[in-house]
Amino acid sequence: MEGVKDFSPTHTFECGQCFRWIKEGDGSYTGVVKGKAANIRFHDGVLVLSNTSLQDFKDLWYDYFDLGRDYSEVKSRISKDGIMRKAVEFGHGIRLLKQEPWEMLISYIISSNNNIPRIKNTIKTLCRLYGAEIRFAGGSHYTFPTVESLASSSIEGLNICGGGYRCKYIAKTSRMVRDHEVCLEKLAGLSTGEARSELMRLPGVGAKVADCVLLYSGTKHDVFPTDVWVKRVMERLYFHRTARFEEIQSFAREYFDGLAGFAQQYLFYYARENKMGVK
DNA sequence: TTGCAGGGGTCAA
DNA sequence: TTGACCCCTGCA
Repeated sequence: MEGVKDFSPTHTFECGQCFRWIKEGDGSYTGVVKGKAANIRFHDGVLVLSNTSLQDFKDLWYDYFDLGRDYSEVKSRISKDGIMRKAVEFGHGIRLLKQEPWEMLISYIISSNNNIPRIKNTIKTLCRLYGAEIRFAGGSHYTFPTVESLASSSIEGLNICGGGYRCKYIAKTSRMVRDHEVCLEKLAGLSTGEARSELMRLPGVGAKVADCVLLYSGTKHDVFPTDVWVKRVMERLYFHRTARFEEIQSFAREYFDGLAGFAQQYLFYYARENKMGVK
């Protein structure tokens, strides 16, 4: 696809919204989405996806990369002050991916009180053990495990993936989703508050994980996932004091007016890459 | 090499 | 509101 603006694979894949895109030696990225493996490279407004038909591009990738959205407008609307202008300029190529809610749910349960290398390893192992193999570009890649495959696996089996105490959350959550106790397909039809409460009924899912699932699946863009990094940077740049989570969330919702999720993503990337969240 | 602190939160008391 | 929690990583 030509004439793509406001896009950088590095910004998009390294800004913290996904764990499974792998950077290749030539700067391109390889990943698996909905059972399709592909390699993506971007140069001078031209987006090249290998291993992809025109039909796949229309049915899958166009939506996945949120290519129908005018990010210039989003960015100008959230650039409300000097801080946000800097953050937006720094991460100018970020696009919020529309990933599968199920994959986001399990991935962000794993992310809690955890570090990034370990999160990535755990997800990778989970996919290798419970996903389906895809041969692509001379290597093995794996789909994200289905609800059924995780729900029917034993705790002992899941423990091998290295998720620690989160494995029991994965087991219980998988079974609840399989049994339609919580229906991920219905989240989009609920209000943001209702969708959040619904997700938080699942074990291992608190406010932060619920917000990540809603935002990174493209279901709701008015949430403001508040982790320690976002909390610290908001305290430092906006509050100039310690602030409570609820305080930060309500400020962000009001201040960014429905686009809080986009603002959070530029801020998080800016803060983390510049080590602004270190204590 | 060995040892230790800490990590993109959640849960239970 | 506070502490425990699996255990992998990174760094003395």
